[in-house]
Amino acid sequence: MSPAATMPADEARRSVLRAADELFYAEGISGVVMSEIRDASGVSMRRLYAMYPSKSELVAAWLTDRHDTWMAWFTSSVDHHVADGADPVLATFDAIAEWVAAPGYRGCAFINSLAETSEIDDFHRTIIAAHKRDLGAHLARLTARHHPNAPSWLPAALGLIVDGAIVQCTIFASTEPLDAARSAVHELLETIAT
Amino acid sequence: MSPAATMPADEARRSVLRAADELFYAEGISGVVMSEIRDASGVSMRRLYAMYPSKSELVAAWLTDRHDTWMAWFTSSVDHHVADGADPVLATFDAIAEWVAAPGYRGCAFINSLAETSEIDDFHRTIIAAHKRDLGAHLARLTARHHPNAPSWLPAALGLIVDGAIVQCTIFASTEPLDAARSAVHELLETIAT
DNA sequence: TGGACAAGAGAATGATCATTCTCATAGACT
DNA sequence: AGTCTATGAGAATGATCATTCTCTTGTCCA
Repeated sequence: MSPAATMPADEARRSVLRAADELFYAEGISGVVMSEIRDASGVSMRRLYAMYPSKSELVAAWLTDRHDTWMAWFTSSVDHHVADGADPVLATFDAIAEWVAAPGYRGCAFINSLAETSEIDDFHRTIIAAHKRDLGAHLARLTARHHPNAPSWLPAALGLIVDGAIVQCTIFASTEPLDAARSAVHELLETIAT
Repeated sequence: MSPAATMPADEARRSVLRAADELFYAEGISGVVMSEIRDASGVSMRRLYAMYPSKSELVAAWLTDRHDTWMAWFTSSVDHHVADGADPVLATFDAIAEWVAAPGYRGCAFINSLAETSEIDDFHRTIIAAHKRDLGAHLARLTARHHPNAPSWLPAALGLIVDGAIVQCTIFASTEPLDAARSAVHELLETIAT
């Protein structure tokens, strides 16, 4: 019993994914070497490679896992702000603001990974596009439900304003761009209501 | 006379910068090895390192050069569209549309480089932020001149909408996001005029 | 208890790279 | 022509890294 000498399979997998997320997000894919994943997760090289036969596949698993985790966090954060009385579409920016202000913020993992051309292939690019598509679909749902008169381009505009704000907050190491984003979207929403 | 055995200094520098731009933009910083720069530029290792004492300094020189080149292209492209009768602010999107549609488009070199955490340092980050600041200043000038009643957040919003569109066009390998961006900005501009 | 298999530790292998060094040549100036 | 300096070519050096391999050891079941 007690501390098993060897970690159970599901715990090992979780530990690797957690280490991958911390490291890949903070340092970029090419900034992380496999032995760091081993050290941070406590899972030996041997087991690591038994689980994910290559760094590339670990990266794919990480992106997939991060998509799930991030979307879950995002939707729940938006819900909280809505419960506090925010407009559901504007609440998007409240959620993003929390994220940007959190320590260790370094932009969108998917946008960042896409830039590491030499580390990714088309499979990764598919996961990345799917992430943005899902986020866009969520925004479209919010828009359709709460602003049914919105023009058809609004969800797409919203998605790109969110990405633009995420990117600019990273570049300027500031949450200010979010204020401009929120103002613009607020204005857009007002216009529709009219 | 005739083909000088050794390339003149200014030509060598231009050749290196041109090679750096093609390669770094297409493959990312970490995807390019110094010997590729040598082969593409025709400048020997020895001279290359005499000019730029490290890859990091070459990257800095590349970013600086690209800023100049890109801004010059961008402002002139906007001017052309304005001459054709476009609203100067909306012309921004016509210019970006040309860029996105051009072969080899791979997003914003500055946003991409920022994601390569392990390849850049604070000096590079400064150049990157300065690029976006300059672009933002240009947009602010356009806005002030042609839409003097615009709210103070408009230039910042414009900047982030441009970045968002650039990023999404990259992710989705499509120019469609630009249409949504243009529609949103058009709407914003209309509202102001009212 | 004995044997077999799964997993740990961590070294070995083979690439890949930034950077430097050596040897040999081309001019430039005397 | 002789010498000095700047290059060119391209190999050598030293790191770094993904991936694999070896030698053990812990565990489980009969």
